[in-house]
Amino acid sequence: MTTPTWHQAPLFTTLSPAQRDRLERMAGSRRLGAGEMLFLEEEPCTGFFVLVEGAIQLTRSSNVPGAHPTLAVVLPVNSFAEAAMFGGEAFPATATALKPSRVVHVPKGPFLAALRADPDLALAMIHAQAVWLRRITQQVQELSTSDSLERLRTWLRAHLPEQGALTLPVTKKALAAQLGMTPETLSRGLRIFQDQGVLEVQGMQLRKKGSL
Amino acid sequence: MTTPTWHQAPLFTTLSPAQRDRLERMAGSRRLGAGEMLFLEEEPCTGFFVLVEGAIQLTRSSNVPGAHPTLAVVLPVNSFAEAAMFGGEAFPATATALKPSRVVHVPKGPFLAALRADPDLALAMIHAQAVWLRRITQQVQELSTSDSLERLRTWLRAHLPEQGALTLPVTKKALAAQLGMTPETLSRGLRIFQDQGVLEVQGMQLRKKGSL
DNA sequence: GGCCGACCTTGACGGGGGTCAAGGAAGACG
DNA sequence: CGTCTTCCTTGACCCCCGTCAAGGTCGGCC
Repeated sequence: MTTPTWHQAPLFTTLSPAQRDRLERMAGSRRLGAGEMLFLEEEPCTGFFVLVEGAIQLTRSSNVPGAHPTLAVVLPVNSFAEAAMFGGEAFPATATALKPSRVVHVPKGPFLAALRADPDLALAMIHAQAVWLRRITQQVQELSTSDSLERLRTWLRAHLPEQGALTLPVTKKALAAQLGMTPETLSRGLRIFQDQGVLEVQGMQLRKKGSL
Repeated sequence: MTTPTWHQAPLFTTLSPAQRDRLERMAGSRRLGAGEMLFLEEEPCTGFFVLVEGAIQLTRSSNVPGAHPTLAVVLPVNSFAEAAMFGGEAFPATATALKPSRVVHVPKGPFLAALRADPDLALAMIHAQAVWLRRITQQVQELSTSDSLERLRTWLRAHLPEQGALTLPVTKKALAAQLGMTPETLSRGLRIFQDQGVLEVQGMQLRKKGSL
């Protein structure tokens, strides 16, 4: 297994080696233990991050005590909180490590300067934001039209390989949160698909057995 | 009442007169009747738009027949579909005029060229996307945690003036869609607030009468 | 090994809100 | 003026899914 480098993040794929070196010099690295928080909602935004290893959950607090809607689960190698640097001074969400993780931190100031100087970087940035916008937009659609079983079906279709098994990158609890449902409802949904004979579940291993 | 110009859109506020002239020359204008569609989901993206007058509803179709989750209602003077130009080739949503409207169309090709040439415009673009991202993110939060009455309360708090009445810019049907509920549920919610004596409703006129 | 804590599963229950249906109310237009 | 359409309101019904509770399983750790 090769160790991935943060350059492979979609945000940077269009950059030249020289541009990457420039970013490399301004970036720092950090390790997180499981459950550790990288940043909190409302905290001043110091820059953005690239996840190299592990898994990060982005959540928002709410007026309902105990409720933490999950915006997304970030997997390697992806950047996150890029948009936070422009929407305002503070992070709009809380980032929690779901497992031991390693992130690269790109500080705000130097990066903004690089953006001004480099149209290609700015375009890459715009593109990355558009991808996020699509993801979140998709989530709004699914939350407001599909029921929980339909959302689960959509997720499975998108993630299950045609043959072979998928090992869940996160716990079912976290997956449930990502899909906007409780662990109980996820469990019931998986059982329904198993009873229909289209899915096989063994712990964290999911295997497709039929059309959908 | 003065006629607004499309330059007043948040996307353009940071631009110099020269930059605005450049955009002016590439843009075209168009009028829409009530119910008319500006563009359809999956249609190739020809550029983005600025709403000068009227109201535009952005919806997504879904696998559930008849269900059209509303992403947002755009009011003057705002731009929309900017992000569509980068996320892919096609529009990610359908735009429908809720009333007679006037829009300015900025074609994709020339605008992308302008972006490359002008770092300030690129930064303004990034900022505009970040604003959208925040709005949609907020919507995910509210859809997944608050119940319908709470979402209505939040909306009222954000839009009702401290004194005087608010005239709804769109029908209650459209407002309900925007809040992720049915017209029936919206109606019941408004009745509850009236019975509590904190709100006065006369047709499209809403008036605050107490602390929320 | 044995204990303890997460995570997962399954059952029972209740409520929020979507759906269906039946009128008002308010223009649009002949 | 009547008619039609669209929007809004209110009532009745019921289903999805969140909540609570009770195990079951699988670790980590002494």
